[in-house]
Amino acid sequence: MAELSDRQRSILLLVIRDYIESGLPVGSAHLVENYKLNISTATIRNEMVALTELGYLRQPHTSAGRVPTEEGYRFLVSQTTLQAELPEPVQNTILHQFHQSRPEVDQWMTLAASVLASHSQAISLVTAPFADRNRVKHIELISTQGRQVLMVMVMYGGAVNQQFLTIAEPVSQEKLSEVAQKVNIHFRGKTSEEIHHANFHFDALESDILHLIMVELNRVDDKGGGHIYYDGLSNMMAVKDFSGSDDAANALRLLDERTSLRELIQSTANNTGPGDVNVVIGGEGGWHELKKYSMVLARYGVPGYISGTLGVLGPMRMAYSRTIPTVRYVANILSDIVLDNFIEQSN
Amino acid sequence: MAELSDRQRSILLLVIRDYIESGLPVGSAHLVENYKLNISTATIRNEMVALTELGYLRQPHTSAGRVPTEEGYRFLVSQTTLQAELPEPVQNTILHQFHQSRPEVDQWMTLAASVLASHSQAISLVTAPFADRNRVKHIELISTQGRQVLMVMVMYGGAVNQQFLTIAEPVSQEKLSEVAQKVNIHFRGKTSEEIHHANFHFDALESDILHLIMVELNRVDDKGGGHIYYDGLSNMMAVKDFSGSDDAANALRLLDERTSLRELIQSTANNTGPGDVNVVIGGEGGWHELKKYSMVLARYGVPGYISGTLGVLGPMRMAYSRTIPTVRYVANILSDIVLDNFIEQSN
DNA sequence: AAATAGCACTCGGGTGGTTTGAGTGCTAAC
DNA sequence: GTTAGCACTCAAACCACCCGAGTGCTATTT
Repeated sequence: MAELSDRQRSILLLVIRDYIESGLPVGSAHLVENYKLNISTATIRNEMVALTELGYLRQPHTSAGRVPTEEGYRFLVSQTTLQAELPEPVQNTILHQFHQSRPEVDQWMTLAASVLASHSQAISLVTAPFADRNRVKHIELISTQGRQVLMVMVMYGGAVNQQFLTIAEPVSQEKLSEVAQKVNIHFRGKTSEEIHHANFHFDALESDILHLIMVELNRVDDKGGGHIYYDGLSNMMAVKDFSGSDDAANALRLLDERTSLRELIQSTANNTGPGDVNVVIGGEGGWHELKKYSMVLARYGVPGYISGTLGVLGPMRMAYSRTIPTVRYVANILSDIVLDNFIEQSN
Repeated sequence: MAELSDRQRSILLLVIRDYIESGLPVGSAHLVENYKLNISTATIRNEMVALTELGYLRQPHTSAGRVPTEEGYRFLVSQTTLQAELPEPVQNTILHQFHQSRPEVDQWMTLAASVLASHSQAISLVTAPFADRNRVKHIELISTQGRQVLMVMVMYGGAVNQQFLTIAEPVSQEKLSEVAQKVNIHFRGKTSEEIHHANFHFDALESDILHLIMVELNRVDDKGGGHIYYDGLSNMMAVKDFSGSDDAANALRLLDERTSLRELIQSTANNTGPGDVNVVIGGEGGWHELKKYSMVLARYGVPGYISGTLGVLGPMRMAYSRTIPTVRYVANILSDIVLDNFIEQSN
């Protein structure tokens, strides 16, 4: 790919920024008068021809202004916005909101989604933190009523799973505590794998419960990620060229099918280093439904222990310069939260 | 309101049903040929004039067919669909899906939302079951790490709350169990009110924890309802006259603001007897955003103990005859589930 | 009296042609 | 290399027209 002259570079950036703001194709005249350039429209036109040939710009039709291509957006992102920081006042506002929220996963996720949505004017997505490798720390069995037993599993890494088990015969709380005690001694710090290979002697009731625990454990292992929180759906409709027709419908359809959404988030987030923000422009990699969308994704938490993904799904013509720093900043906040709340302190 | 002749009644119903299917204004000629009526178009026109004057029908413009008014839809619902049953095969399919799902609140809610959405072609809403009066059944304190303590509160009615508490000093699991033991003895079966008025002697650590428990209890009391699950967002876009412009945006905005959505659901559900289905047509009662929408709502669970709300939000021109039975049926299933899983058996 | 045939009338929506103007690419002059 | 000038393009807006579905009314039939 050929190099860009300084002038080409700045014209390109101007065009893209202007288009992101206005949503209208940008013409040469519009540029000079709006940004007080001291070069003529003709010169700009010449450069635009070059930029078009290089694949950064595109004309919707012959007698219209220029519009960025996917390549153009990528250039913008790579050049300017990836490392930008959120302005301090904004940081403080956001931080303040988190400090005020109740210390609860559900609250944090909801708030994160809401902050992302409002700052990016797009759809935000936040997955609940998820333990990457599951080791049982503590199991508690609580009799609720009849044959229903509540099992609470605390994992290393701080995740908590609660699950009702239905057992064959009603059992007293004392007996349950006894079983829990025994199970805890044997399984503390083990993964489901290791538990599976172990062979202890249990009586009928115990192995009954044990079986249920195993099923539950396995389930935890493959439910690759918690709830997905989202917010800002209505932002989608505010975008001119989206409000109608199938593009908005595509996005909503994606949200309806949690599984493929999860897959999408997961696969892109996996390519993202910790602290990095990954920008996927125009559904790269076969996500046909997202042709006209971009995603800004980041991971938070402690990779290998407990982590989650968050990000924003919006029109390709998105305010990257605001969105990217916001995503990064919120990711950092959530990372801190995970660190403070779920990770074993070094005693 | 004047009475309708038999013929007027059946013409009205035909018009409304036809409009619901086609979305197009219904003309007199269209009716006769489509439904093989042996009366002439002129007669129908005469009756239509009457129905229009009575407020059941409306003309989008002079030379167009008729379209139902809100009043018309209400008539349809009141006349035919309220007591209808879902066809058996459909019932079985749905039931089967529930039987196959994992016995987990999250799964049930998700499935219910999905079933409702797909059968009604609209947006479905399901709130997690919620205990109407909260009495502590069992409290468990589990040390996770450092100053973080996991509290698990099992309520009468089966709801479970887990919450991390941060305490002043690290404490051993034994000590925690001791405290939990003591707390359990005193508070079993009590509401937060009753606990508040009690006065026992506690040491520093205990009252520290106690305070946190109280805060948590109060929070549970006023968080009027659990998570709201929804599904079928993309259905909204499939409706012709909605896909564009502000109507769809309004609905999405409502979904973004969980609080007002919750309020809306709550207030309408409160007017609904158990086993009943409440149909709100055209945002009655000041819900301006819902002018063009209808909601079909029902409650499930055991009123006074543990219950939730579920329903469908869709265009006023909605397939009520399919939606209403579906909502009722799913509500019944969820009621059974609540009964089976959360309600104290009569031993 | 109720139902119907007949008919004039209305008006939204589709069709096709014209105009407008923003924006271009090119060429020639600076 | 830059710019002024200019012919050219083409989507969108505008307009006039027509078409036909559907109406309400009236006169006629049952």
